[in-house]
Amino acid sequence: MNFKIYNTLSNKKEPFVPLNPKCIKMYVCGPTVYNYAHIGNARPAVVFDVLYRVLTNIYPEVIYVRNITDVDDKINEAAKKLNEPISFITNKYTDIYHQDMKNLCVLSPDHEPRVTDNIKQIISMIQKILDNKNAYINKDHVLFDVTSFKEYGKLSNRDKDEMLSGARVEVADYKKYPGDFVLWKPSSENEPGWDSPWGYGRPGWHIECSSMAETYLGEEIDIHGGGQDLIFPHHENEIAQSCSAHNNNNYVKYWVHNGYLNMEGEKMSKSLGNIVTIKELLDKYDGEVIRLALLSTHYRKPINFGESLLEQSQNILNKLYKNLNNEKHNDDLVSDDVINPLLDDLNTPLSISNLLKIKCSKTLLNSANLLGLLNRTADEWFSLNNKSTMLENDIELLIQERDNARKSKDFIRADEIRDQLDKNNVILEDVDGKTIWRAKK
RNA sequence: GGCUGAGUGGCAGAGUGGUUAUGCUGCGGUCUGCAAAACCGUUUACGCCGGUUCAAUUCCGACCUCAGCCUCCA
Repeated sequence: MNFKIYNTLSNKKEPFVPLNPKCIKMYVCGPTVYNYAHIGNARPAVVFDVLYRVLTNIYPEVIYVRNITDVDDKINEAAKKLNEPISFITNKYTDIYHQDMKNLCVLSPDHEPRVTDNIKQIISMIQKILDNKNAYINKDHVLFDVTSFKEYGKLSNRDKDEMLSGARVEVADYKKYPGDFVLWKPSSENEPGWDSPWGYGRPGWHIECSSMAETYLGEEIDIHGGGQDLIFPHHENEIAQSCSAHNNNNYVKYWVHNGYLNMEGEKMSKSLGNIVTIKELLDKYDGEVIRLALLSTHYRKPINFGESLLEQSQNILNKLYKNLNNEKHNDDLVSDDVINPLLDDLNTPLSISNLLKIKCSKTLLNSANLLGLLNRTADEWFSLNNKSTMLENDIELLIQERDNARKSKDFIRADEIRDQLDKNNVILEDVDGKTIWRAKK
């Protein structure tokens, strides 16, 4: 198999050569659990789920780690606002996130570590960075010394000095160099905190990923993924931390980043009031529809999310589920036209369009599963969903009445019944002298 | 200002140095009591300007426009 993936480190599409072909190691930055996840958070989850499925298809073993960030100042704020313990907030939104992921047909990662379960390891990593003279202590903070790390900026193509000229944030007075970032910071009594060699406190933002990747995957990993906005500073800082702690410059071989999601052409933001949560969308659309919509644009391109994209995705899924009723051959393979585009830097749009060309239902099912689609039977898909208020029995009775009307050429009455059912989201089809119905999707 | 991308037909979205993407929508047709579904047909595509070439949407160069990042946002 010849798998190619775009590497942010080189800004090029590269052939994927694993560190160890027997076991692929992949880490993806997971959610900070302080609120409902929005549709933008769903994109990396779905994209890297496809990557996981593709890798699993090629290699005998893939270890996929996606963390839960449950230590963060945003969580503290949310807890304060609601007057609830922090663990209440983090548990609640972790559960909701899991539910969302399940609905989007995202497979569970092999490990889903939480920061609060990894404080010991984080502390020992910070200690190593200090021992290696890549960090310093000042005013109860442990700070990473950016000037001590020569390769700083290699992922985001930034020059240490030029970066500062554009800086628009006030520099904290405990920093030696403005680009230095926090590894450990002090906590007040009502903030979450742990005892450490540097006093009671909590980890900074970037260290948890470095630490958990090391704990669950080892010092060197094949793939590290996340949203494009994480390239700087988060991933740049991860590199600095891990390489400093390990005395080894080979932390991650392939950095993979997905593009942004816009809502109807506009950036999602609180000020525009156009943030849409996964949960809200799931009330209106099936999870598979949302999943297909997210995969209908190449993962590195910005995606323009909205009603029309979802409608289009709905139509495509209807078509695919319909094709699931085509004749079955003994062909039990995954279509080359579906897998090959995926092997070429996850070209999901091309892969999906080729899905529509598959004639054999068995091949279609196998191929679609690679994308995490067609997880149900056609009957389940087209069966009445809770959008309709009608009972199956009533529908059957009306159909019978319509058939009688048609036989006696009372087409006015027949059409009335059709309209009535249509208003209740039921579509009638007269096929081979029989009348079948299905829910409007 | 620096860095990274992107500009394709009504819309979404692939791809390619010369021959159909695909889907949705619109229009026309076959079918139907009417529909639906299915099938068939169909409408001006490749930001602008140069260059290379027998040939460029595709390669090269400049330009224009847009987006993201430049310290806690996926």
